[in-house]
Amino acid sequence: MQDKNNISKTYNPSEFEDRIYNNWVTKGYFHAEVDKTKKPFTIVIPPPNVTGQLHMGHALDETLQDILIRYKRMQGYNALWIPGTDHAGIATQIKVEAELREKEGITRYDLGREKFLERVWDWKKMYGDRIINQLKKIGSSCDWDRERFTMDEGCSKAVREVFVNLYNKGLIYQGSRIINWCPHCITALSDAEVEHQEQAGHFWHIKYPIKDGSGYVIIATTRPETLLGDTAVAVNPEDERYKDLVGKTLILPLVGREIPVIADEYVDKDFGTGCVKITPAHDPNDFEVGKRHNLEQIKVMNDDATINHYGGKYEGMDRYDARKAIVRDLEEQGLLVKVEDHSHNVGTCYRCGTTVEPIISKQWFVKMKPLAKPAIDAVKNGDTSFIPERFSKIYMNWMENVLDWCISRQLWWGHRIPAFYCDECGETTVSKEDITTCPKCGGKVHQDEDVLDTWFSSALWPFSTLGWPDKTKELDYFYPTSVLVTGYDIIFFWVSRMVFSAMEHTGKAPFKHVFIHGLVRDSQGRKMSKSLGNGIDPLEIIEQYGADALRFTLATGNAPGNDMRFYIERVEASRNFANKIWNASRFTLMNLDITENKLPDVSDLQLEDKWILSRYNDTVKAVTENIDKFELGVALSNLYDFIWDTFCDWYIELVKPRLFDKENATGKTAQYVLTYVLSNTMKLLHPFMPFITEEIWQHLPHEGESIMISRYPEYDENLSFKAEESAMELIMGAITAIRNRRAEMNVPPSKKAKTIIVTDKADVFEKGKIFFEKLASSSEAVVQSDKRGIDANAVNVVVPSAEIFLPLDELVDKEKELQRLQAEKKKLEGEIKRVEGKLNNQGFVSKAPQKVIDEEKAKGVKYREMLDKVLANIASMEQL
RNA sequence: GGGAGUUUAGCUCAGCUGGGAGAGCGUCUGCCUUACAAGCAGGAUGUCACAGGUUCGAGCCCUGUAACUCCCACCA
Repeated sequence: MQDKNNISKTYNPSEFEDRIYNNWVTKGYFHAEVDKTKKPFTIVIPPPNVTGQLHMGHALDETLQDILIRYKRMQGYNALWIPGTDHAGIATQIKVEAELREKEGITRYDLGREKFLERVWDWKKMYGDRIINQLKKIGSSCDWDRERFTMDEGCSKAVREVFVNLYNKGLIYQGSRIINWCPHCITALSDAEVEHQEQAGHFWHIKYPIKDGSGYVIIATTRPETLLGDTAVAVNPEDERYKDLVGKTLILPLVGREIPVIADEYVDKDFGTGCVKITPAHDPNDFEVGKRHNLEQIKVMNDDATINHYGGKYEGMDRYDARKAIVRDLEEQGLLVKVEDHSHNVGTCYRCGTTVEPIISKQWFVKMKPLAKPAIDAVKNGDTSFIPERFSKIYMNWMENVLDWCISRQLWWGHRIPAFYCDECGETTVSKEDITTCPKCGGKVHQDEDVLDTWFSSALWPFSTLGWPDKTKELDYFYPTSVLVTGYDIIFFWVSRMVFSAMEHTGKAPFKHVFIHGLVRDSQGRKMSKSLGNGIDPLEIIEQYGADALRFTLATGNAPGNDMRFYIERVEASRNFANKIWNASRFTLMNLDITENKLPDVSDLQLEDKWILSRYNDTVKAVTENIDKFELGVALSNLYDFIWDTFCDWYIELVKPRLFDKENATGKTAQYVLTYVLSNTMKLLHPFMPFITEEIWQHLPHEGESIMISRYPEYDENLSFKAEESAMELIMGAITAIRNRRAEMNVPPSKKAKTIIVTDKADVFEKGKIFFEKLASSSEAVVQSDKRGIDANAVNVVVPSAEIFLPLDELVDKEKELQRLQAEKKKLEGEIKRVEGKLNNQGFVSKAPQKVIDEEKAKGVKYREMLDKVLANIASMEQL
């Protein structure tokens, strides 16, 4: 947009988006200046995607966050991003491992810890760079610092501090428990990392012989291979059928081990056969039963879910091969009673989809009950609120029923657990600093090989990034943070853990608001995923339609927390909106010979100027109120309507005569008003569509360097012109009615007609005469107070406060006209009946608010007045 | 089994504390009107899932029903 007379006719974002972004960066506008006189606004943002590919969900996160940040920055807040986390360490490691295995035929164990971590680190750097470059494309004003993606010194310090503190308080403990084990990732998973899927399986009914030869017990199982680890069979103590069985000994098929029959409340008499095989090392319930009855725990699988030496002849087989072999062998021995189809819930790893194996294992756990209490209170008493509110219920539900959190992972990439075991005396020492000798006996120690769940360190993000545990200026000033923006799919993983961690370690809720958005789905409502191949690349959309169009699409048309479907048609509509803005600006610039941006004297303002300023002012109010309520979509649609309908379709058309007529004394005023309204509207829109607004604002007369560091408009009482607004509405209503009549009669716009306006509000319509000529195809508009000199055959249009006559006699079909008038009459009578029905209702008049009653009365008057005119017209028509 | 959500125009969805049903896309009619055909003007299309209730008044609040979606949950 260098030369204002040579601006391209269509909006072409590729011409300016990169240039503008680079300018923002070089001028340093992203850096929030730490000015303690201003209020801080801190936003915590979700982790960047480990794959290095910006996906649509991430684009949505970025857009919403950037809208809030830009808005607050323009309002003078000291805005700070807290970007990214080191989450996804596991996913990164798994990707690297897969690559090593496939391309180089080696494993992490072949490489050794040091070399392997270097490989992961290279990978993270590469993807870190890529994702940052991609984020620039959507205009994200986050001051990205790649190092913050990583497990930097500060973060490590915070993690150790937290671990040791929790350990010393007894809130972290080590223990053997049944955990979810992913045989593909070869690591433990927390409960939240397991996804449950309904799977079709089988129910195998198997005979376990009684040792004394008195018969069999029939049990049913969905996992026959766990039979190898059985150490008992349980029945319900109340079950009459099996009363005599309790205490007897069974022979475990295929294995030959002698196992007891025990009685335990856990068994449901009415499910299956009423007898349950107990495998304490491979099932959480059985584990509990086993503890109660002091049963041996026999773990029959290796880490990769192959059968171990306890499995005898099945050793080395994969769990599913072993299942087949065992079933076959049971069948051969006549111990398989029957096989039923049975669908059941199976846990799968949320990263790789492998069916998880419940396995007994020694792991580190966080005791959750004491931590959950303050986290529940924080939301209950409103220190942290969810938007929309309903997500607090989901959060509460989880918090109140939370189980202990398994935090150790059998991986190498991550924060290593700061626990040291003495090789001499076996003492476990947890320490903030690395130690080499046992504090108890002075023997050599070795550190725990495992690392922490990445969510453990991510949970500290709001304060660890600000320097905690040190008492830094930043922590003091920016913490607690203002808003966390994230999708509802991450509430359990991250949000809840940040809250309880913050409560425990800082005593404060980490953020004031949690702004939850939905998922972006494809046009058929499916989750976008790589395996379905239905993912839409945001970068391709940006390239084709521009970042502003994508941002508009993502920010509009859906309510907070609801999923949205991504339609390319919606992006096109957004692009069309950008094009509309582009052309309105082009029009403005082409008609500008002023060089400053100021509001003209009120006395110079014409009716339409006051009207647009008043409407603009209302828009400022609506937009700011809605953003403050996190109703970004509503705010944006306020702007859309104002820009397209009000500013472009009406105001620009209304002022054209003044702009084109160089003799017109109010032409300059129109230029000032156009400039003022347009540039301020660009400011209102800037958080949503940063590029196009910057480009336009730079070309309009302005003060300051960049729209992004200009002040956001505020509601101004002096710009409220309610009387002019109503006057313009009368005129506009009349214009619309005339257009409507002409369209009905198929009168081409080229056929002009004299327009006679009969009204008792002559002052209003007198001001609007020129608008009728320009916008309603009048050859000449005449305002008069009675019907003198009007052909009875003229086309008439009845509107509030006026009756309009168009002498288009030759086009009038008397019959049709009468029909139309009758229809009009019927409609008005209907309205009057409705209004009178209300006003005659004693309940309504006595109980409804006065404002509503007055409005109804005013409508009644208006309709009756219009009906009178219609009736008079019918009468005169019939006389012809 | 527990919890949450959804049901409004042909499609995708808004509709914020109850006060005459909206947008975009699509569709139909007429326009190349000197900012924009990625446009302008005008039109059509809804038992607001169903049944009750509260209220002067219900798309909105309450109760129940149905269908769909999602989350959580150790029934072998």
